[in-house]
Amino acid sequence: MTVPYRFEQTAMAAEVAARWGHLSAGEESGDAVAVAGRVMLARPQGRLAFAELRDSSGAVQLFALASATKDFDEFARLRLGDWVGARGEVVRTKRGELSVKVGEWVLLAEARRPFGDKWRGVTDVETRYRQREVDLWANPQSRTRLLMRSQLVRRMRERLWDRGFVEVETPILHPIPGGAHAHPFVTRHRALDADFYLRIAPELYLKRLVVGGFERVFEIGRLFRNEGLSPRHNPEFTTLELYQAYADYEDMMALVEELVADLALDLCGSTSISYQGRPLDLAPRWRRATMAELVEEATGLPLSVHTPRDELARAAGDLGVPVEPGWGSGKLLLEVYEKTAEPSLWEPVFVRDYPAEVSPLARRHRSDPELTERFEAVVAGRELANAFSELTDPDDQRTRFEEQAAQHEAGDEEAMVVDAEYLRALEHGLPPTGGLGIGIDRLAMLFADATNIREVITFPTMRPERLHGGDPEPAPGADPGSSEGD
RNA sequence: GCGCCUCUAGCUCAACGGCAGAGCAACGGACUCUUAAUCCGCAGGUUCGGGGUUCAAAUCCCCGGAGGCGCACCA
Repeated sequence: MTVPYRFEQTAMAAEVAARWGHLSAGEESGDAVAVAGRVMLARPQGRLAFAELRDSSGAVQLFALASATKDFDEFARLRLGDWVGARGEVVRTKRGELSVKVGEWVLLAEARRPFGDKWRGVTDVETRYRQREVDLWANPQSRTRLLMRSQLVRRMRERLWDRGFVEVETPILHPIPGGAHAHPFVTRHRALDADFYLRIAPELYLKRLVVGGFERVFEIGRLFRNEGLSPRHNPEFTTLELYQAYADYEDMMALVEELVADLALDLCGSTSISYQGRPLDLAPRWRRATMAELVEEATGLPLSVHTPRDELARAAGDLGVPVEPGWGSGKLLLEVYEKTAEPSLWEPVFVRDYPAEVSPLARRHRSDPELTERFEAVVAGRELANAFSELTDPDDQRTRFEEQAAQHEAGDEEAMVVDAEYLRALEHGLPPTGGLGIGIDRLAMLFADATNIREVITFPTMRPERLHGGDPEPAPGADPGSSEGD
């Protein structure tokens, strides 16, 4: 069966419903349309046949009569999943279903593989993730989530453009992995005979653009971290990073709460949303609290980066937080915070003033050099954003890099190394700058009420499928003698 | 990496030591207004793979595979 190279569609299913919805049962409009889509239900009935045709806008019924429909017998044999284009008059059937009364029609694609249970669909999670094309048809929620994510990114872009930010693209192949504390993927460039790392953060390149005179830049793109998979972690994930010259982390807090609240309005219709059955109010102004304050709230202990290291280590041990010998007070405080305070946070909080020890790219706090002007936005107990007043001083940056490099030498493979290229850029002058990163996947999970990151990633990372000889298993019912290819 | 759970027809699931089943899909047929159409008929299986226990294994045990959840990792 040959299929045409194109089909002239004149109306979407939703348009048919909107324009001819007024027809009463048994009424014929006299208007002809051409619709196209996938057969989701088929009800052949002797000299009559009905089919539900679904396109990206919705569904419309096809109504065929042996006396009026070309190739009626073939039409009555259409299978679930077949793609069809049909031309005919818009009518409402006697039983009240708005329909296209099919005159001519054409098969646009045959579904050789069965489409799953027509009522219960496909629920096997592996099939849903590995064969998303099947999931998207079988489960409307999957389609909705993907659309929601698309809208999220679109509205985010629009709101940033409105604020004067310029969207840029920076390299994904990095000669030195930097900008985050993470294991990179390594790859090899043959002609250059050099290793490259898939980026773990775009941060350093973006700040170089600020040095270059782009006072407000952002990038929405994929990051790659060579880590374990979990319901909240995918090896490749999407972030927004933005930099704003002349701004500090207080400005970034205002930006985050306004942006997230606006997006909630756009996507959920309200800043009061519900996540996993619990109400969550995203309206500004969000609570601001220092890490030390939250630790004291959670533990009752007045701990800070100035607590003597031994005392902090003992307190951590008492709280059941594992301690490693190389950790200073800053790392210890962070660990205690993450284990005791963070999980119990629900309403949005800006957790501010992170220890300098664990924030090598953030500027020291204006009132305490052991701290930085850094915050994380925690919503529903999860990190949603990370931001700081950027470290602009090349000398301090070199010092921080060297501290990181020492940790790297000491065995922390995720610690940074000295990035001379970046230091050279800073020496050309980076003005005071506020920087911000937001995990798009996490944000999408929040708005989609999803607990698994794979629900908001179209094709999540999976262990490679082993399909023999590179071919999938044969389609059930396919004639083994006539399969294409070899 | 560790722990728990899961894997049965194309899909969704039952059978839980005693003949592998149902609904839907498919296939053949009936039906001129269906709505998960209905009715009749037919077919569909390496019960994830391998090994073991047993008169008898989808079921119990061991090894392996795939997946889920949790933990660890993830500033």
